[in-house]
Amino acid sequence: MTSKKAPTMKDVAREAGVALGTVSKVLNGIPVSEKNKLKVEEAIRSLNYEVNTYARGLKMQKSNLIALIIPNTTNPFFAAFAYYIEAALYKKGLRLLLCCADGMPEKEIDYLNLAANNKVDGIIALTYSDIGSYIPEHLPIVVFDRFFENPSIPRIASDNFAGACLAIEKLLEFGCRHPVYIRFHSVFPGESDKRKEGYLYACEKYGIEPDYLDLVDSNYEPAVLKEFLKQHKNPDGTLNFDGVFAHTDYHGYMFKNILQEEGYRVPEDVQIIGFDGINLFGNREDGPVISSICQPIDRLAEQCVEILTSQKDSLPPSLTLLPVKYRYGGTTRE
Amino acid sequence: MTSKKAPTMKDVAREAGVALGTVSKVLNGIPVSEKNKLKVEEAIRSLNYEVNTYARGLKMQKSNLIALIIPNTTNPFFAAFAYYIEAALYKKGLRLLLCCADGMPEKEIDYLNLAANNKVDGIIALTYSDIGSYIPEHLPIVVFDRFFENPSIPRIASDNFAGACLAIEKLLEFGCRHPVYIRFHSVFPGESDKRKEGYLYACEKYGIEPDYLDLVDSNYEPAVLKEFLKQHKNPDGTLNFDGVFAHTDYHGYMFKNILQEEGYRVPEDVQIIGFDGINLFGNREDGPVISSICQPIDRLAEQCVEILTSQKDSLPPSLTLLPVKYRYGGTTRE
DNA sequence: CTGTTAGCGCTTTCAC
DNA sequence: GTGAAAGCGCTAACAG
Repeated sequence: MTSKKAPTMKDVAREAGVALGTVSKVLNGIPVSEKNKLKVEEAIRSLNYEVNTYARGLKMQKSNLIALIIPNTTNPFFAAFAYYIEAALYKKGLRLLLCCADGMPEKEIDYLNLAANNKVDGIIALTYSDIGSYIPEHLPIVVFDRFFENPSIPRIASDNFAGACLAIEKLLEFGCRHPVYIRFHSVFPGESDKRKEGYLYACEKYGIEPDYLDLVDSNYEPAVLKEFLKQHKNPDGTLNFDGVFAHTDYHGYMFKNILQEEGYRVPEDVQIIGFDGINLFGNREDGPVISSICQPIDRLAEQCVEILTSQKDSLPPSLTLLPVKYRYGGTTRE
Repeated sequence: MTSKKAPTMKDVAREAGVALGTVSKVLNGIPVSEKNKLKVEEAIRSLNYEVNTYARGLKMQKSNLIALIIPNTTNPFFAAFAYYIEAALYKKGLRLLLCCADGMPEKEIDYLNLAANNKVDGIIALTYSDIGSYIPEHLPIVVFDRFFENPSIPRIASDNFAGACLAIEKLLEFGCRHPVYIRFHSVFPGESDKRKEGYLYACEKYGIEPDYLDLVDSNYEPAVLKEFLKQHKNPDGTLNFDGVFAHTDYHGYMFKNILQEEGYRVPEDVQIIGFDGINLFGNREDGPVISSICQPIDRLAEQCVEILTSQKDSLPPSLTLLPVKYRYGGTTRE
């Protein structure tokens, strides 16, 4: 499992003719006479020595490992989040332990325990199960979106409220009169609930009669959307709405397909704005899936890492909201 | 950075009123009197004790960590691969260290060094840079697709040759007469090169004149595809091909959009079969992006883990090819 | 500055 | 069976 006889610091010390501590000092950048430093460096090279991470970890009680708990990497949003988290951690010399917990709270708890026992130095969680009470105290952690009982857990999210308002404003600007809102969500409260609040607020502000679909944990989403469509048809076959603000790009895209199947044109008959900013094939160059309110995933990730690593020094903000942007993606008139 | 005072084995021993070694034996399933075993288990529970990975790693020279090196997680194929790798590792009690190396050989080498430093127990690599010579010897490793100089490195891939033949056979079966092949690829040799070989073989077998686009590392893929299209137009505006076997779903989808922009109908005028089996939003329920030869990503991942973990006991096969399947995805007549 | 030394938490002899 | 004790390779505190 490991090369048979990796050289140790002792070997290096012997080879260089100095003491163990001297080698350690060279390795850790602690001042040492130039002569010895050269000897040690030479010995390190000739023996092809590398520090043993376990020994160092045991001594230092730190692993430079951060656990990221997300449902999966197949969903493009989570995938992008993981990607940027890895990049941000790497920049700080930290490594990423990936945990995909897709509806398996046991697995999340497992990883939480890992953290509690000095195997990882911190946790970044984007999770939709009820693990609040398992979060170890006094452990660096930062949570994306989700709201747990313990209010001292720092949270990061996009400015969902402002994003929802922006979506409605854009729809109105592009000529919509009756934007509806559609949403399928989990039972767990999070910052993204503010998208609905933002929609309602914007409706009131602009004198629109709110009309929305808001279901929890539905398994028949396309069927539900078709039913919604049916109930919003006028006798002449036209629709009594002309804009859709979808809680996610995923559902916006799904609705777009259903609308088109039923013969409605997007964006001519119905304009759609989603939320997230998903790209085709996860590739910015290939453009967005639909018009959308884009979350700044790269900055969210960097901010997570920033807040996580700053926890040793100072108390982090309990909530950080990052601004979102509208981006055209073919489902709006523009 | 770490909880102040995680309980140690010593604490457990004291709590249970037994010796240190006894606790260790219980933990490692070494026979111990039933009475002591119960006492120890009780103490472990009450203290919420967990073994310290670093101490164990130092002693055992293993970490239960496997590094996965992939370009990124944003590409749906890599994302799915990472997802299934994590699942397969987790089943075996192994953890996943994620490295996204997107065109950064230094980063890959960095992770390779980690491995040499006993920080991870093995490596799974899906990489497109030239790191062959940095791969530490005597370290468990398995490589997806790529072919390195060192032939003893076990490789895993889909049966690309058979998949290519299958693609052509399907196109012919669905009425194509002139299937072309399009491909953009990196300079690094890998098993997926067999897709081209399979195409050529099938052409010969079925008496088709081969016609393909095969470019290395192009940055203007859509432009190149448009040019290809232009050169394959008959004077009357029809195309002199009626089927496309695309090296990846990504390029198949790109070509589909270009064809449609130019007024050709898919699949009526041109049928397209890609390779990979990418799903919309990474979600099997939402169906495929285009008709495709699907790689069995879940099984590939499991096989990687299997081969990696079996390396201690026996020499693994140097190449493992898994079978692929055709799946309808809207771009073929069926 | 340098060398010596005491552990970090665990596994594993080794006597009992 | 059990407990005591010797390290695994490293860092940091200490005396020189």
